[in-house]
Amino acid sequence: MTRIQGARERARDEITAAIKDEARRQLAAEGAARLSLRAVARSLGMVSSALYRYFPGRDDLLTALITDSYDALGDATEAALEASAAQADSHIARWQAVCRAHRSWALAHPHEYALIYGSPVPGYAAPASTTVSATRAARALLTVAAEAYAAGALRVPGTDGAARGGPDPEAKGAPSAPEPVLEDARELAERLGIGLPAPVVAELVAVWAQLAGLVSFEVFGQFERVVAAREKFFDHAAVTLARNVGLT
Amino acid sequence: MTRIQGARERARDEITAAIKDEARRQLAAEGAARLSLRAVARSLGMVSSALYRYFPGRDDLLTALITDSYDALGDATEAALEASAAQADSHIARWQAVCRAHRSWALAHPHEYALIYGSPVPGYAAPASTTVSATRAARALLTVAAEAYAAGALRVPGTDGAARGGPDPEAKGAPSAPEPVLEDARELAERLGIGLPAPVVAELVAVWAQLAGLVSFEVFGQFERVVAAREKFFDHAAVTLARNVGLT
DNA sequence: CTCAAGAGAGAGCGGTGCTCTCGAAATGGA
DNA sequence: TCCATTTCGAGAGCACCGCTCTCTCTTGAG
Repeated sequence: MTRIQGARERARDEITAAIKDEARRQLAAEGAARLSLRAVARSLGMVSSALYRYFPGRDDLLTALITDSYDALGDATEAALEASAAQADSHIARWQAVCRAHRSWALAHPHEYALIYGSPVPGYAAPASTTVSATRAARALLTVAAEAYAAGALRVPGTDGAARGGPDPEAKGAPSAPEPVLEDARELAERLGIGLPAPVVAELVAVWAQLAGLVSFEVFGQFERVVAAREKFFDHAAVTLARNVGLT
Repeated sequence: MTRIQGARERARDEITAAIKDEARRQLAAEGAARLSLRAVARSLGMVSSALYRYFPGRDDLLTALITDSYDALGDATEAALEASAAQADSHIARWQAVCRAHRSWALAHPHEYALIYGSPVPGYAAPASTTVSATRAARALLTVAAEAYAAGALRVPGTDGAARGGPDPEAKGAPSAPEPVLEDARELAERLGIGLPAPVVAELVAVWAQLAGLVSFEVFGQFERVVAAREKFFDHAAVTLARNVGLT
């Protein structure tokens, strides 16, 4: 239910947005650690104390930026998900499209990406309110896997000769995760409402972290004198991850 | 060539070490962003300006801590490498031992881990002097792969029916990375003196980033309400990564 | 129209990184 | 041994930070 906003309320929303915009600008220019309330206020022609009418403190402003970043990344990946659905490629191609969207957004907004997947700010712990936004980007990958599963284009790990004793390198299906991990996966699948077998969910969680690792390394410059053909490198790795999940 | 140190020089080294120790303590307690030169000086009974005789600035102190952290992580993984060589398990078991060492060190020193694999400090770019220390931890994994390759226990990607046209899910060997990536891999292999085929090196780089992703997610709390059986989860993922490299 | 609530300005607190100057102490060559 | 040079710690000070408090002015609901 959306109340009618008075002029005052509208002004408040606009100023709040202006503060966040300016903060985002400083974030992109200087990084999170150098984000300064006073500088933001100065740029907006306010005095610093006035800013505290809108955000209780620096950390809260940062939290707002984090939530927004999660949502922006979620928007990007969901858009890629829908676009890839339209042009109806293979499931692996869809997976790749979502991965690419993730990477592209991160490269375009490195400091915001650092905000959500970099080292957490000092003593700061992300409030529970961010978790909903946080799962959106991951869910796009889950969706690809779920649709592939529904279409029979997903090989569940643990199927196909992984059960018989020792490690068998010739087995077609990848070995499944051990039971305690599967238990976590079941719990997670239920909580998120995912219609996917536990071994797949377990693999998806791991792959999710690995994808973030690939993107983080690139965004944070760890590939500086290591990989030059970054796009092709990433695409290849993304397909490998898709195979690990069981996509065909 | 180690010169004989006068009393003065020795004192300087001791004080430098004391500063770094205290800084590390504050780092562990508060995180990098809250690391304060003045607080370090205060704890050491100095005045803040005296500290500038030892480090040109806060960033330089941070750089010293980063280098030390790289070395500590390198020590941990190399120790695991040697220990696993002694008890002579399978190559995958060695791989897993090195991965475990990496994870254990990271969990034991989360803030130092954040220093090296988290978001880079504001405008700060790691000086070239850190790169030697930086590669040490990665090299332990390279060594495992190289020894497995020498022992014939490594299947090179691109071998075994990946060359024929379209993607073949039944193929035993994983598909190789595309040519530009292989070119990067060759260059890297030569620069680091690695006796490993380019497709394997390419896979190792990707897997290296993915391993960091797994560890980072755990250290930074991203698995908080997602994975409970973290150790088993990690072990399973590490083995999957080993398989991606081609280890058998 | 009244009056409480909201919003901005300003001063001020303790903290930060960093610079500069000054005096004391250690060092090493004459 | 003596003395010039270097090294070091201390202190004051600058500009900035997050944050609080108070005071004034404006707004809008009753």
